[in-house]
Amino acid sequence: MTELAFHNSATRRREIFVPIDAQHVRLYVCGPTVYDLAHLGNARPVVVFDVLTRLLRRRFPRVTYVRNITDVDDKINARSRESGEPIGAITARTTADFHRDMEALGCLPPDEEPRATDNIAPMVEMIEKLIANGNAYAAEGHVLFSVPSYADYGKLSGRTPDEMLAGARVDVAPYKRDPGDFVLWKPSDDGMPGWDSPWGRGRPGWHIECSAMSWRYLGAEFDIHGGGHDLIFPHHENELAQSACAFPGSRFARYWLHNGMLLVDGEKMSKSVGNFLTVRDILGRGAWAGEAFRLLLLKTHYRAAIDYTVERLDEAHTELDDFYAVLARDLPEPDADDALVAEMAEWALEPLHDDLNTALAIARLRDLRTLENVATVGGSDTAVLHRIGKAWEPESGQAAAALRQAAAVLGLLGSDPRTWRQGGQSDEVAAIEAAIAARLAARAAKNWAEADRIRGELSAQGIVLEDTAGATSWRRV
RNA sequence: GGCCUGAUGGCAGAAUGGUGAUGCAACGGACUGCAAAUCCGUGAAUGUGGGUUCGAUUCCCGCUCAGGCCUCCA
Repeated sequence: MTELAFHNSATRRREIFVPIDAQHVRLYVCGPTVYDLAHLGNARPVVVFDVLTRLLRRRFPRVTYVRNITDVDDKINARSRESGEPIGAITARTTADFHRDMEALGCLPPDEEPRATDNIAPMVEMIEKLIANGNAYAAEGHVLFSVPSYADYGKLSGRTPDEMLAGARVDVAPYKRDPGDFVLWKPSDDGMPGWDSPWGRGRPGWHIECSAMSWRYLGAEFDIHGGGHDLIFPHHENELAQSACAFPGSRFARYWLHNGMLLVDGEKMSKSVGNFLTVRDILGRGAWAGEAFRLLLLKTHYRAAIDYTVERLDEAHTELDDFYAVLARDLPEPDADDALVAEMAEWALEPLHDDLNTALAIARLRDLRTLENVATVGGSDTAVLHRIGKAWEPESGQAAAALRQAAAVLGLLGSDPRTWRQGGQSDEVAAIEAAIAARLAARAAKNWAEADRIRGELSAQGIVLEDTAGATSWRRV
């Protein structure tokens, strides 16, 4: 089997993927802070690591995918103060919205989705270990991680503490021993969520939750840690420092994978800048929008930046129409163990093994689409076969089956093709089909004027007809 | 200011030390009663200046431009 390789952010190199336990691959991805609807940029890592997980699942006997929910955070507190809505209501509602949106993007739920507030105990336990190991100290109700106590600090993000200070113009809290020290635990006043701890009533810092939850669900050392590129510093650097120091000798995550940013007008989409579009916003464009956005994301390599435009969303929509046109045909269904189907699907997916090259995999999906069109509609496949260097002779239905199988690993083309093309069930269907039958009769009588009149009438309703030998199908535009 | 990425046809976007995929758009042809769908084909690209090499878009250095991080961030 093709070997798997990923670009490891920690080493900045492509590395062959060798899991710690070949029977059980474990990965952790940073999930959302639930204070507001997910925007398009938030969706990218979810889609990217959904594909990664699907790929891993077909290659390894067991995969555990953990993605947290951050439900204790000062942004949540602030939102509650502004709106008056209780914190628990905000986090519950936003979590449900997140689930709904990600499902609409074709993402499967992770195996574990721990909430920070359910994991305060392991956080406290880790902080105690860090204090005991001499890597953290309590001061004025806070507990801080001592950056100078960890010699490798900065290695992940490729910077030295000195460099970071050079450009930083942040006020340093007086209780910090070193300007780079960061908070593990901070005090909460009565109006804020808080938990009793050895250092008084308080709440966790941001980074410790991921360290604690990955430890609890995956162990001190696991295979893959994913997240947005902007999390490398400080979040992942700090996570790594905490975990490596709490569990001396452990490497924490073996492979760090970071997705590139989603831009709009050439600038990172972000809530603080305010240039964001929510997933909900684009889902409102139509039933097709979730999958189209997913395709848009996967057409670009996960590490590259994507500049979002509505034109690109429409382009992805057009492409999906073409794919579904193939799948909507009544095609012979190959046997489940059809060797050519398996070979074609495997060929299409092969690029995923090279650092998740979804763009190339999708290009191969298009080749399978062409092969199916040739096999069923007619034409010549010599050009495409020559280009891809294959001597396949697919029969009607085989390339479509391979297309469906391969696309499933990308989380694409899973909708019912007829529903995709014709919209949900509607009471117009009978009338449309009656009109089509009338037109077929007119055509049989060579009454072209009448046939064209009927077609024009349907066209005015947004119905496009496609004539094939002996039959006419329709779709909405 | 420091550190890091990146720059490929009109747009999007792969790949590669030796004649640069694919998609969208455009144009032409086949098919069709005409269309649509489909197939075939055409035009069109490696930011810039050096270096290494028989050969560089690919490797190295400078420059320009863009983006990211250094502060909450996916």
